[in-house]
Amino acid sequence: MDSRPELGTVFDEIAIMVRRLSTAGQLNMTAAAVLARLRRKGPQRLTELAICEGVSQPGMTQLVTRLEREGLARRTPDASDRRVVLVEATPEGLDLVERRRAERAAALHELVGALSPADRAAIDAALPALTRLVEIHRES
Amino acid sequence: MDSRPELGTVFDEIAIMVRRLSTAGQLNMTAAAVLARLRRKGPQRLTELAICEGVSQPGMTQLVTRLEREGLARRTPDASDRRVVLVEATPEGLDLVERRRAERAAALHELVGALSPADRAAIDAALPALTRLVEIHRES
DNA sequence: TATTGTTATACTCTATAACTATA
DNA sequence: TATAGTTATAGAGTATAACAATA
Repeated sequence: MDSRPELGTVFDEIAIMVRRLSTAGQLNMTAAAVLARLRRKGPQRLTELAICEGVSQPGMTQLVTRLEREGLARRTPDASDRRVVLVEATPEGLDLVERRRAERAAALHELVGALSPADRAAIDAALPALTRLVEIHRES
Repeated sequence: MDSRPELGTVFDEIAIMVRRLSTAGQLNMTAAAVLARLRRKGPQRLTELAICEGVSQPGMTQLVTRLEREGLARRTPDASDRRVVLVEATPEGLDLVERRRAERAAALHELVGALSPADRAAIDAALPALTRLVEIHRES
């Protein structure tokens, strides 16, 4: 009998938890991921965003249109290839990403504060390893 | 300057990763969560499922109807109160939850295998603490 | 011709409001 | 009257197919 918590199950529950922790701006998960990516990496091609976020090209066209309508992102042309559309976050979009990050961090800080010092230390010690795990997945 | 990985950011990326790791049965996240809950806790009232998963009562009615149509869950009456509907997973539903769990576990096992032994140990050591963190959130 | 992006259209999911049945 | 659930209806989101513009 193996009664230890299983990594997949714990991750699954972390996913559910995270989904409920940042609610500012009422973005769905894909929209939030696109904005966060635009902040991390700067302007991106529409097609590249579609591939990286795992949605169709028309799906990304429509998502960017929504973000644009809400003032969170804008389209700019690419001077070297006029078929291309570059998408970038507006200051409002960047601000929203930051507000969501802060909101999540505050909620997590409170939850972590309810743990024992030993538990806090264990999570803290695992953070770099978890980061590398996520990176390995992103590259595959 | 704090260049350490931040807990919220790492959790956010874990959420994105998990969403792409279990795809069997083509369930959306809410449907998967409901089935997993039915397996964990046994038959539940429709209203209770709606509250716990954060969807409206009509939304849960429709989700359960879809699960029923796909043979993954069934409705049964409550003998003591005839207004109540109890929802339970069918054997097919339980089997699908298990297949998704196994699929996720296998994918994660492969990713974890690419980490250093020290990283693996750190994640392993943090598992009970992460479980308690998730529990604290669930109770709040 | 191939590639980048958009438009047209249809389907899934989920919400609110109004309803039925039971307590 | 209050509660459990369903039905009616509408809107958001996303997919595939067909299209337009540029390379």
